[in-house]
Parts: sequence; structure tokens; C-alpha cells
Amino acid sequence: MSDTKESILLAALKLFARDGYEAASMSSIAGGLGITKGALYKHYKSKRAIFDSIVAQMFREDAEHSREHAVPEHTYEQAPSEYREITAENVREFTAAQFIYWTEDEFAADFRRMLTLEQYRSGEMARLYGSCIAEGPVSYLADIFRAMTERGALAAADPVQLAMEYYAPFFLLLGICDRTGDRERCLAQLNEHTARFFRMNNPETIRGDLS
Amino acid sequence: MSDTKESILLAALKLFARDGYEAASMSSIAGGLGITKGALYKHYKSKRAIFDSIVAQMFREDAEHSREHAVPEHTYEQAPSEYREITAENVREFTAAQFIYWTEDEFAADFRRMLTLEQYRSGEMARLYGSCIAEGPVSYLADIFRAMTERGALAAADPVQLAMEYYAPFFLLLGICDRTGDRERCLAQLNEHTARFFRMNNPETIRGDLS
DNA sequence: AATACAGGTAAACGAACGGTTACTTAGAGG
DNA sequence: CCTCTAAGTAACCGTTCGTTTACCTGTATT
Repeated sequence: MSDTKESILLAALKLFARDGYEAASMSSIAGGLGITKGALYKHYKSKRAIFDSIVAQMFREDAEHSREHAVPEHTYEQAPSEYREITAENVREFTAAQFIYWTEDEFAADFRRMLTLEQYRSGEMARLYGSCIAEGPVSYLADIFRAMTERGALAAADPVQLAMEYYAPFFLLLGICDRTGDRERCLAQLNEHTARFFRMNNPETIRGDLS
Repeated sequence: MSDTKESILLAALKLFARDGYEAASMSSIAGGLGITKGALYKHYKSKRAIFDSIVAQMFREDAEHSREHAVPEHTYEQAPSEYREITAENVREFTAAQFIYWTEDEFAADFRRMLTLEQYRSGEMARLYGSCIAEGPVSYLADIFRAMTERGALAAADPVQLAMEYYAPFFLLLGICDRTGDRERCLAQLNEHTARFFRMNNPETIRGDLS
């Protein structure tokens, strides 16, 4: 992709993330780049095509990012489709890496904000939002926690419930980080939370019938 | 407020909540009510005035709702500004009532969705969103938990951290409820969470150095 | 019966929207 | 040197935006 085409994408995403798709105009996208809106149509055939191109790029980046930072299940050649030997520390590191990605990576952060603004306009956007940022991660973590519970690495409890309680602060802190801009504090709170979570749900330190 | 004026407010809010303030047009607001957009100006002097009226009404309703359902601190005449004798069960009931309010009450649910869509457009909306739905409730709960910890009704831990872990699933489930529409299931998950929370942070059942 | 007015309509306003067109221009390749 | 093309501009298209205006029409008051 040419430099200009790429910079149009980024400028458009930044406006979509702040104002929403409809409220961001082709003129404002072009204006931010120091060109006129007519020039945009040399690179994309419509406003919608820019949007579609953003979504396509996010899919590519997300796939790439998952390949690099996924919890080990994909790195165990012996049993690639099983969740084996995943430790609490693996999950914690993965969580912190994901938080940094969704807040520090400009493309990811803007894409997330854009989805936040578009989620009520169409079922497709709602589904995308859920699978990227809400229900999706919860059920992904539930699978991991189920496996950990089965090997006794996590206290016995409903894995979906555990996943929700583990993930929810991540989700809340994303929004707080957006509004306050205090990334350090949010990440610290998140790490404190994940540490507490595995401490409190460690089957070796839990003796009673707490869950 | 006249019936027409009120119904304009509700119709406008419903559109603001789905499309955002900018993307919702005066024509669509009027059309949904079976009148022409010119008639809207007999009741409100501008589109912005409708929006301001919505915010003002939300402030009134929220104040009223807080007065009715607040955690007991306001009902103790002897010490109105102190958090005394608040039990875990009080907090759990308050939480469930708040969840039902923010999902079942049409005005509150639409207002919350509207703020979600407007939060990145102005600092004022971001502040309103935070104080109503995110940081606000967390610090409110932190105050309550601090008092409970001091009287030994809650395990010793950073009250802000406790509040975040308690509130975050509430926040996540609001969004999931919006997208899936499965209010029963979300409320059940929330109640399961609040029960687990107070069970795991009960100083009488916690014996070790878990927090 | 005459008057005032609240609440509606239809049409128009200038501005901005997404998109198109005709034209210019700088540079690459033969 | 000529030609082709990619990338830009300015002006315009039809539509819709928020807002204003002139007009109508029941209903209540005097």
C-alpha cells in the first residue's frame, strides 16, 4: 500500500474513532492531510471503501498480533489445539501485553474506539465489537480457565464466571485509560488485579469452600 | 412539561442513543412522531436545546433514583454523611437494583448508550460518562468498601482495587446485555459475581495472607 | 362575535454533505 | 522531445442538514 493510501487510512480512522463514521466527513479527512477531498477518490472509490479497508487491515494486524503474542497453545507443536501447561504467569503476561497493544498501538486503540461508537448502528458492528473486545475474550479465557481447572491449576468454579471476573477489569480499564490518559496507573491496577485473581483462585492456598 | 415536549425528548434520545447526536437528524426525530421538523421548533429552540434538556432530565431522574435506592447512608438520620453498618447484602441489593435500572429503564438505558457514543467528542461528555458509568461508581464504592474494611466487615485490601474488581463485571455486563439482549442471564451472572466477591473477601473465611 | 395564541404545515434559506468532472502538473520511459 | 500516467485542484452535482419564515387552524378568553 502506498504511503498516501496508508496515511488516508490512518487519518480517516482517527476521525471515525473520535466522531463516528457518519459525522466524519471526507472534507475533514482530506483537510487533515493537506489535500482536497477530490484527491481521496484517486485512492478509494468511496467513504465506505475506506472503512472496509480499515476493517480488513485490523483483521490482518490482529491475526499477526495473535500469532506473535498468543498464550502458548499455538506454540506447542505436540498438541497445537489443546491448552496444555498454561500457567497463571503465562496468562498474566498475555493480559498485560494485550492491554498495552489495545492502548498504545494507535491503530488498535482507534479501531477499538471506532467500534465503540458504531456498535449500536448495525448488528455487524455489534458482533465485531463483541468478538474483539467483550464476549469474545471472555469465552477465549473461559476455555483456558476450564483447562487449568481440570488439571488443578485453578480453583474449581464456573469457567465463564471466572473469565468474566478476570476480564472485566481489563475492559473497564481500557475505557478509563481512554478518558484519563493515565496509562501507567491503569496498567498497574490491571497487574494488581491479575495477581490478586490468581492468588485468590489458587487451589493450593484456598482451603475452605470459598467458591 | 407537556406531553408533546416529553415525547420529542424521548424520540430524540432514542435516535441519539442509536446513531449519535450528529447523525440523528431533526427530520428523523419529527418523522418518528408523525410531525414535521418545523413543529419541533415550537417546543425547542434548537437541536442542542433538546440535547441539553435530555441531560437536565437525566440529572433529575438520577438524583431521584439515588434518593430512593441509595445504599443506606442517606437513610441513617443520626449520621447522614457517614457510611455506617452497611452490610454486604445491602451493597448487593443496591447493585442489582442499579443494574435493572440502567438496563430496563428506557430513559436511563438510552442515555447511557448516548453517552457511550459521545464520550470521545468532548471533554464534557467524557466527564459525564465517567462520573455516571465508570470512574464515578468505582470511587463511590471505594468509599463504602473503605468504611467496611475499617469496621472489619471486609478483608483488608486497597479499597479502590476492591471497588474496581467489584464494579467491572457490572460495567462489562451492561454492554453485553445491550448487545445480546439476554437480561436474565446477565443479571444472574452479576448476582453470582457479587455473591462470590463478598464470600472471597469475607475476613472471617479468609485465614491466610491472600490479599 | 372578535381576538389571541398554541401548535401545526409547507416552502425556502445557506451551508455542508458524498461524489463527479474537467483540467493541470510533475515525473518516468521510450 | 514526446507521451503517458499518477496525483492533485477547483468547481460543480443533487441531496440533506439545521433553522427560519409565512401561513393555517382549532380552541380558549374576552
